[in-house]
Amino acid sequence: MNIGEIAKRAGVSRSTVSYALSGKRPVSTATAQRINNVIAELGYRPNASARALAEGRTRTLSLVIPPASRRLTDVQLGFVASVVEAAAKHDLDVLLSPSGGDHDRSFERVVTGRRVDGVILMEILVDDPRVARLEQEALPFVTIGHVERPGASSWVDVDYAELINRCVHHLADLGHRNVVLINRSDELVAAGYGPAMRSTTGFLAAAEQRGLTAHTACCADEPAAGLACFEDIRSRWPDVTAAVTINEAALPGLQRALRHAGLDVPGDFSITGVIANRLAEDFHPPLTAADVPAEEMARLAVDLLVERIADPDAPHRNALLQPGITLRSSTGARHR
Amino acid sequence: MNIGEIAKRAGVSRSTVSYALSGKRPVSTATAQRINNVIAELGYRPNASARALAEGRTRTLSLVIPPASRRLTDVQLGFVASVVEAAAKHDLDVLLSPSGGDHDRSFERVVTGRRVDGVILMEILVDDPRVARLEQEALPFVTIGHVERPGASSWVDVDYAELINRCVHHLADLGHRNVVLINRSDELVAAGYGPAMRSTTGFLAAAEQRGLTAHTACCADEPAAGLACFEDIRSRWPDVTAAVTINEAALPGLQRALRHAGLDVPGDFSITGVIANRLAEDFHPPLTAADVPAEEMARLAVDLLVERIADPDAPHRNALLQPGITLRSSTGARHR
DNA sequence: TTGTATGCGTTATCAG
DNA sequence: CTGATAACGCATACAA
Repeated sequence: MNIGEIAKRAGVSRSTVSYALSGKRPVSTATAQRINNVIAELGYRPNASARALAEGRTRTLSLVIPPASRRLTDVQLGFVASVVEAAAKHDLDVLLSPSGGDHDRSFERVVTGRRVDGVILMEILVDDPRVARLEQEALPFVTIGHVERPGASSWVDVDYAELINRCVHHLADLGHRNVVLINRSDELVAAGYGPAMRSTTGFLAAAEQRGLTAHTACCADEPAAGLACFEDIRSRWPDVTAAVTINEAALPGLQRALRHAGLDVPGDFSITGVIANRLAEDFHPPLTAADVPAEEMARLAVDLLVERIADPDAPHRNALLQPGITLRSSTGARHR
Repeated sequence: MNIGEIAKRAGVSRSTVSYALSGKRPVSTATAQRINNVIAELGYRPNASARALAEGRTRTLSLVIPPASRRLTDVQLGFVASVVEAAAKHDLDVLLSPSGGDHDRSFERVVTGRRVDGVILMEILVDDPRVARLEQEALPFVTIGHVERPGASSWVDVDYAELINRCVHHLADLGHRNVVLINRSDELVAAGYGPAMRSTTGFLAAAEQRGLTAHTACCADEPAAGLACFEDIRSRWPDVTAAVTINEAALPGLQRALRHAGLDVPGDFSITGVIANRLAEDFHPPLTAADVPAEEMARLAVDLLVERIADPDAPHRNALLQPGITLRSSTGARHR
């Protein structure tokens, strides 16, 4: 079932069918009618590969995700779902490419094989080799998160430095004098993962500004690590009365550790940070936090990418989002 | 940068390059060497669209997911990550197609446009129209979850009826006489969502077998609904002492409701069901539950699909998994 | 308003 | 062992 078959049955040439479909050339209403009837009857759809080959574009995007082995966090999964939805609005399909582990085969396949028109990169490092790879290949791309080099790419990100900074100020206003940052894992920090680096920057800057005693701790992306991390914090720095975090995956463990320690939140201990909306609300008590606007970021990323595909030489654009901090119930005045 | 360019630089014909790449025809080591050098130097990769057109296959699978608007549950997300990983092992890419809402455009694009070699369908209804669509299109597919009609497709599923049945027996053994099933949403039940239907079947059968008083409640996939649902249960059936559930998304709300009611688990109230491993362990206390083996199911699904693509006329195969119930701390003897 | 002819980059058939 | 060359199905420049 191809375009020739349709043409034959409608008694026209193949090009006429093609033009009737694309609308790039006027077609008399009579023949258009005939063609459409045949198409409807046979349920014809142009072959995507043939169209891609002829047209030079695939109408497909690639979303590069962290390797599946590493559990995706809620925020990351939010991106995946939202990117797919945003792409669908442009009638674009989304190819999922795990990358970051040893096997970047999928990534290479997609990039070198001209399998997609553009790429959305998430969970990037401050100096990510894949960015260089995409530039070299001249494939349009947008990053969720940004590399340090200004103007290096189009991107959308959350202003972690600023948001964490605000969180610290919020705690200082409540009278806290001794705070800790619960960051992502050692490995990510060592690899130069943007949010981890920038959170630290914002945290330390605000603490210094307000004259607070500040500690930082790394914590793997899982509940058990959260529990261990908090117990470690309590034993090393017993005077800490508040924590700021960007580590969602550790939250359940943190919850458990607080319960074990018999600490009331926010009575005895305050918690805040940058956390996906849903997780913040599921915490007990609900977390005062800056909510990562995953849907908005995904929409912006797709829009930027579509723009970039249309005009690859246009200057890069970007968006640094600063969602407000939603006051819930996990922060309160220090009373120790 | 195409195969002709490589051929020219290596001083051979295009077909020789093609065969050197595919190995489908012997090539002298000398020319093979020359070709490989040129390829390595220029970083050449065959154009995926052209190859798909010529070869008649895309080396791509489609994973059909519920519409992004509806939040994906943890189990569903586990499938997505695991399917991508399993597909990568076969050097297959995966295209994500949201479907189920009004806009099945993505699904139709993929199916009719011969965009993929096969489809994995998840979250299917007991009589799912998409199954018929795929059969009509003669596109190989595998479902996660199964339609009622036997032999209708290759599939992999968890034996909800049996597992929920065992959960009830477990509760009965502990002395519980009055139990409730917290199911998925009204809409899903009404639409004929398999796990929801089969859980009910297994639940009622076991309850009857053991002479228990049994109630069932539907609950939307979100924490708030879980809270409301549990409060409703307590007011309507105050004698209930144990719940069985397959609704993961409602768990945080359930947790909160128990706390509000001042109920100790498992002292005052027991909970069990079929729940993703991670969620069961994050509950407080950890849930006695049958863990949905998402990775295994995904791997099986991909393997079945690859088989099916290779031999579309082979009889359907399927796998009905019965993971064991892991005893944790959320079930205990009735003592009221 | 429509038809003809060519190209997109590979694979695979048929000759050598 | 290797080279031409015809598909694959569509889009589009060129003619009419």
